[in-house]
Amino acid sequence: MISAAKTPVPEAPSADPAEPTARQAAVLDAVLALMQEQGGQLTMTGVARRASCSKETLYKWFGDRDGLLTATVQWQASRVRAGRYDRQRRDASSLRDSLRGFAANWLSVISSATSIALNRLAITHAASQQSNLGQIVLENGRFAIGDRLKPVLEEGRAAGLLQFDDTEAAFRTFFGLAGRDVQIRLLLGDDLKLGKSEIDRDAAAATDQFLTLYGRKTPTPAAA
Amino acid sequence: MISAAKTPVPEAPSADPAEPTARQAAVLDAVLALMQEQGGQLTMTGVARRASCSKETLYKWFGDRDGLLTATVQWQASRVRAGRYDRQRRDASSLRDSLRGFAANWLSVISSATSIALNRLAITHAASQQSNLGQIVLENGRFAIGDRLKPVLEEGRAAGLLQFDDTEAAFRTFFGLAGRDVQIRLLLGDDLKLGKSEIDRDAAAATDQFLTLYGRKTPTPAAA
DNA sequence: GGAGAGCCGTACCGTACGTTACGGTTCTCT
DNA sequence: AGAGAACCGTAACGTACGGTACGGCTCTCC
Repeated sequence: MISAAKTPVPEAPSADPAEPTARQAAVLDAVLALMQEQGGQLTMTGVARRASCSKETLYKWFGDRDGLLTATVQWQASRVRAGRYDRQRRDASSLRDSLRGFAANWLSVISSATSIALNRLAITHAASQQSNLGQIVLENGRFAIGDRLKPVLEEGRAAGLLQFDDTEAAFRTFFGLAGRDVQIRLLLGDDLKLGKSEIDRDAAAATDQFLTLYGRKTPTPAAA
Repeated sequence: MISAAKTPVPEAPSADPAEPTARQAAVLDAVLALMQEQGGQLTMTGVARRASCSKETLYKWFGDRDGLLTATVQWQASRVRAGRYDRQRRDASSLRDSLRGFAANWLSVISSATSIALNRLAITHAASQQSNLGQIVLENGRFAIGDRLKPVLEEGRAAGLLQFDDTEAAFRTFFGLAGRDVQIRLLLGDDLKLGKSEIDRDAAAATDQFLTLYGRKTPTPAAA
């Protein structure tokens, strides 16, 4: 969506729409900030004022309001994609640490003001069945974490630490144990306080529960 | 919100705002229908046309747009509150049945078009920090089911079938195991098919997992 | 240093929609 | 039957906001 390009100008140091220029990134950050502060009433005029740019520029860069919103969601997504768990030792305690890390990270994300604002926006748009913001958010939230966690689960299984048939089902169980009612409550405006200590505690609890359900009692075939 | 009552007329066969007249209920049903069909673009004119009433009447009865929406949410809530699990025998299989029933019921609710539309609406409003639709939906969804399920859990504990310290925590685990990623995916527009057979299967699986985590190995103290 | 492009600030336009007003019709009560 | 209230259908009003146009400033490049 970035760069509608009426004029054939070499204005794009970044060909990829997913990589806005520094100035464009500043605009998108302004959008994110406004979304968190003002909630739903996000107007083009407000964005222009906050970002100290003209509406004309907004429309030239992002096409229309929906383009701006889409770019903002992708911009935030590109940021979150950063953390990546590399292959670790295949033992019980490192698996447990990985799972705890995933759960804690997920809880941090969904309880952040940015995520709440973004999800609310995407849900509002999904209701109007305009644009595909919902899919984008899903892709970079729920499905992205699935894609990152599933290999960990399968490694755990390969190492004899976990036991399951359906990786997807196992992941969804973990997702449920970690998230529980947190996201829906926050989206609906419940002021659930979730500090770092609570997150760590809950992540550990969810991990323990998951391991109880899917952990193999005999990690190594020592029984034979 | 129902009945703004400029004129001192005995127009209310129902004094309680939670109990609209038949005609008012028809209007609220029209709102629900429109919400599901048209998504977010719910206009007062559209409601009036659909309900075959005048906008003037809408404003007289519900005050303003927000009042109409609030009344609609409460109207739907009053409907869902119907099902109620009465005390059952305190044995393992009836407990299991109760839990399965709760999980299946909850999955049915959150995957219904009505619930999705209502939650989207409430989330949109929560974003605008106007009104308290979010709280109302939470009260009649997440918290209502909690209030109904917790006694069951505590009975199960009293009967020696379950083991936990914190009822709230146990409930939240059950909630997470049952719901997993279903609600957020549906709210974001993912077209997750959830038929009766899947619901029953998933409810049973969630119940089994919950019992694995919280069930007591020795239901009756037969070991002594 | 002059031409041109990019951009800021602001005024402007059109539309959608919440809200109000009003004439005409039906129902109720006496 | 007649008065009055409730209500329907529709027109009208005001505003908020998405989108566009334009004047002026600055920076770059020749």
